[in-house]
Amino acid sequence: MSRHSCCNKQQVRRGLWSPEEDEILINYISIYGHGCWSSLPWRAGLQRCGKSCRLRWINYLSPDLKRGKFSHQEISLITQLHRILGNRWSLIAKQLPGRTDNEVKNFWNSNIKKKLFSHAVSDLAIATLPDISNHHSGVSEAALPMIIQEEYFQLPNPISVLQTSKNVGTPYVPTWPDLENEEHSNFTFMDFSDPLVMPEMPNPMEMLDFELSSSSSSSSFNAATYEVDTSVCFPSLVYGSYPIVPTNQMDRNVAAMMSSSSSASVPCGHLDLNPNYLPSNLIP
DNA sequence: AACTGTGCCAACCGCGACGAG
DNA sequence: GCTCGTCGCGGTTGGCACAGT
Repeated sequence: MSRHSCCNKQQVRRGLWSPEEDEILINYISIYGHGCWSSLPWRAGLQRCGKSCRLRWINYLSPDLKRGKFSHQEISLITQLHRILGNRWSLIAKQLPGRTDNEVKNFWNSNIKKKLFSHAVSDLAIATLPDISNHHSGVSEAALPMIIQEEYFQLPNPISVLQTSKNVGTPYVPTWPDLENEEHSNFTFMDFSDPLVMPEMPNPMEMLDFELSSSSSSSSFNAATYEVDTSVCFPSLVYGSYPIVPTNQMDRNVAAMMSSSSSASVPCGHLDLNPNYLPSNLIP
């Protein structure tokens, strides 16, 4: 394997950058710009290859970079974009001002991926979703992405749950095989066939109305249940915008009002209407 | 205190794309 | 159409820091 051509021409330093080298690079670029990267080391007086200079500037020294921890919004966006774009880190990073592809990639590999997998694996053993136990036993970590993609899981549609709850007059918790009963023939499941189309969610005001009119206080219609369950199969949706994305039937103002409400009559389950919300077990 | 395992992240590597000649 | 130089991307590695034993 030969080195990159620009690294063959001269004796170049490798490894971590010293503060002195950083200073030289910063000073040079701030005055002259980077221009042609391959000739920059020679022009600036650095014993590095141009590629190394470029990487150091882009990933660490550029004043446009935002250092520090990823915010919940950023995590949400990364997870959602990764679901759509895969490992195209540069495309994902372009949507995150001040973040680099390397940073996003590192963060994904060391935080999100691990948490999603461990979360998914541990939850599979105790999952209460209708189809899981019928289809899977001894699921390996390596098999999970395939499982996720192949839609083995059937997630109750929250709209269906709300409607059923209204029909029976109390908050309805979908269970299996109860759903096989004819009385639930209209019960529908969430459709994830198109990753670009977010699942339809109930109107938040409708949910609130039912909440307030329900006589039950112990087992309310709890949208948070869906977040937790959904995270098993479609992790990005937990971080993603599906609970809050204003669709045709969801008004942003209503959602914002509900998410910021401190009223005791609004159950904690409605936290999923807050775009900043992450389940505590998934917060890095 | 010494050793080992693990996580994190900066940096490197190989490769493909692209433009100039 | 080809070669060469350059750039940018994604995968991988190396080494540091820290926790656990």
